Amino acid sequence: MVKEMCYKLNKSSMLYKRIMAKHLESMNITYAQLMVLRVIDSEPGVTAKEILMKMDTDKATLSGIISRLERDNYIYRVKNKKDGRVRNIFLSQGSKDICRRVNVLEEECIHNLVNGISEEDTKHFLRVLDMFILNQEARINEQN
Amino acid sequence: MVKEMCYKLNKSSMLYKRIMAKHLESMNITYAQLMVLRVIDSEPGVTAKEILMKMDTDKATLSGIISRLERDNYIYRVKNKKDGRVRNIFLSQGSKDICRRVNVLEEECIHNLVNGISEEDTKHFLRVLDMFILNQEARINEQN
DNA sequence: ATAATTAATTTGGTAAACTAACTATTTAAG
DNA sequence: CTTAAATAGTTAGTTTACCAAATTAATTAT
Repeated sequence: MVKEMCYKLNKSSMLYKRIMAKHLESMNITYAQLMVLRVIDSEPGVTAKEILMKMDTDKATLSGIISRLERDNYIYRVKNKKDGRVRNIFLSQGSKDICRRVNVLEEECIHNLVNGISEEDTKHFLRVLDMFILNQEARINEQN
Repeated sequence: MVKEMCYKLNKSSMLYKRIMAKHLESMNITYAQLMVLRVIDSEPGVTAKEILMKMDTDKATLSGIISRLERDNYIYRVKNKKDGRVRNIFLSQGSKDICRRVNVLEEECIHNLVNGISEEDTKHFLRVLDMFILNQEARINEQN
């Protein structure tokens, strides 16, 4: 039964990415790019390192996402004067607006996804999921 | 709160793939490859089309996975005599054993992941997750 | 002042997810 | 029978995930 749970977690995650990808299509950004844009939006001037700590991914992946965002003019980077290794990242004109539009869009999309699921159920679900994630993280840490 | 749920579903899914990847490392196969091997193990001679229907992915992705499995001699394909477009897929010697070993491995791995989560909780969790997935699938179907 | 370390980030390589276009067969219709 | 439509599967191109190694800049030790 737990195996089934893992399988379905994967499935649901994949479906969510597909749904969001469809929505984001019109704005010409991907789900991963959106996640990064959101972090920059909430903290203008963040560094890649800081974004990395907030997102569960690896630095090579993030580096690629950031450079594509820069290539397509969604963000720009400024070399840090104090530490030449660091680059501070900012949203370009228009990107803030994209974030806001996507937020609205995601809210209403999500609204449909919890049809038939009570607030109580959601809370319980989140509690279990949190515990599961903690166990997963413990497992990963002991593996390294 | 629902947004948080989606975010955590993604996170958990990613962590699970990472954990399994670590385990599978020694057998030189990936998680996606394992999923396909399992289907072939349970139904020797299946076609790519049939595997596709059992797995939530697309044919291009599956085609790649299958050809890498064939390249590395985990499987072999036989052209179907009745229908020249179709190729029947079989496990090579040794692949059955890999499937069996991985099953044991996954069982014990999973065992650790449900620490502190009761059977009752798991059941409830699965009920909610099933409902969520149904809503997601409905959404995807109406999008197309 | 030069060498070794550490930190931030990029690059290269492989696998996978996805879209769109394409090949080869088979089936259906005129 | 022959052309059109459908089916099974592959190929090309883009993005992402991940690992390992390289690069660049700053810091510390000698």
